[in-house]
Amino acid sequence: MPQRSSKSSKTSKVGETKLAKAVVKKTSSRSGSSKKLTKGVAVTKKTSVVKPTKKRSRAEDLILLQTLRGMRDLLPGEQAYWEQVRHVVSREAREYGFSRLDLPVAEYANLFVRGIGEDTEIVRDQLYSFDSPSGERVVLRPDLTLGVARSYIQHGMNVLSRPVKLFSIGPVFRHERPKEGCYRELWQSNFEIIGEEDAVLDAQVIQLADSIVNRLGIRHLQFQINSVGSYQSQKAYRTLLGSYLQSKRHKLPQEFRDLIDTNPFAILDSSEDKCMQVAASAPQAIDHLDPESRAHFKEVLEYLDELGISYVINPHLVRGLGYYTRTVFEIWSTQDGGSTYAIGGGGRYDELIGRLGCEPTPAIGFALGLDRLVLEMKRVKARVYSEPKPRVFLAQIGVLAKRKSLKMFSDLERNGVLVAESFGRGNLKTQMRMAERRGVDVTLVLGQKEALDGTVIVKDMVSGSQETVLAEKAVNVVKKILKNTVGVKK
RNA sequence: GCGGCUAUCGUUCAAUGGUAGGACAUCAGGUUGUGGUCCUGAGAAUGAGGGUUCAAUUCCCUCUAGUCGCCCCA
Repeated sequence: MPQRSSKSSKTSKVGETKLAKAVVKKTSSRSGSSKKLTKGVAVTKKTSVVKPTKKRSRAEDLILLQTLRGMRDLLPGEQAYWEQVRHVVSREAREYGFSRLDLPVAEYANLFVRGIGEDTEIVRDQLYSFDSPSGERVVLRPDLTLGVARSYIQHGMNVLSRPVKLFSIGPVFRHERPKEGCYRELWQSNFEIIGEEDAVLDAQVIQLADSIVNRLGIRHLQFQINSVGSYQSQKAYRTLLGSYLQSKRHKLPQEFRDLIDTNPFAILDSSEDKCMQVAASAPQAIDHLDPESRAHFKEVLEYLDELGISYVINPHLVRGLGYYTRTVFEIWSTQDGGSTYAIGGGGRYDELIGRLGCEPTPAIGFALGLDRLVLEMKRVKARVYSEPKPRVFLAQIGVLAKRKSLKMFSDLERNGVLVAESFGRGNLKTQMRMAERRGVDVTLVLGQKEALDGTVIVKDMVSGSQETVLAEKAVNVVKKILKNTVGVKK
């Protein structure tokens, strides 16, 4: 351990991936002699801190300059898409009357275990959980809805006028097998309407989802919708389904037989041939709804028809999160050429807040997967918001000039003029080259002579002409040139 | 979690059982303080560990990562 930390501090100034390789190589080349020692250290560390799951290779011990599996950096080159998504999502949320709520990424484990349900795949296999130093069982949230519900209860939002509309953006964590569009840290934007059970809100929420994806330029989508009924009727249906599946047990593939007890809905949802055959004649949730849910669902569909939003009713649609009652829906990409996945989903959870220990409060919400929205935008080559580019370059020569450049830079910036620079370089030719490459309209040259005179050279890059002006007038001169070139350049 | 395919400079594309090469990008130059193109030069890679071999980047195994399918979802 001390070895490693001294190494990383020594090299931390160099940066980037070369470093990672250098460290790895260096260590491995000398590891022959210190093999036993290193191993010993690793073993004690393993047993005391980390769960002794799989044996880790020595190479694995050395991987520290790499993101965790399924997690990734959102690099500068990709940010235009993310800006766009965040911008559209936030604006739409505001227009639909949602207030922003930001939540911690970690919560008590029990919130999710009780809220989502112990039987669900998410809780059983996909939770990032750990004990805090003070011994609390903590999880990284796999979902935003439960945090919102918790916050709603904790801060007594039930006294607010109803419905309470809350909107959040942030990462959630699920331990799944990564692939395109499937990450272990994924970003969601989440919308919840709490305190109202009117079917019009179910429709409004779907309308909002539709509006967001449309504004992002994403097409080729399909809304799938279903109703799972009240908690009570779900239990009854589940029993019914369970006994049906038991009777067809021998027709199911081996790996699905265990699911009959744990998650029978997954069998209905499966696209495996034999499962589909069995599912085809299975009792359908929609035929076993309680009368109120049935009426509610009918109403939701009527609203959607009125809105002109097309949808398909998918009787096998059941969501992985156990808190849903009545309406559930998902938005699927139907774009060709790539994996198919849902880019959003949600539903009604009228009984969750009551089950968490508050007065019964109906609610509906949904989440959009931001990573997948970005992916879709790339697929359809959607237009993205691009940052305004600097149209002025500030070049500087000499120590005194460099000192004055910082001041000049901030004068321009404060007057709303975006400026590019390369203060680290002193060579004028190089700086002019950079100015050219950046495509600026004006270059300011501040050299030793100008610094002494309190002037600066203002060069019009389009015409090539330049003039020397007093430093304090530079901002105005620059602005004037920019104004004149604005119509010329495309 | 299960199965298939893949892994070479920052990116991309070559090559090889015996010195790994190009392009783009980066950096430095092309005489004193002025521009895209051009010229010169530099740095930079066989994912990790093990095996077969005189010799492995190349063949084999394991791991890791990526990708595709299943499962599930966002």
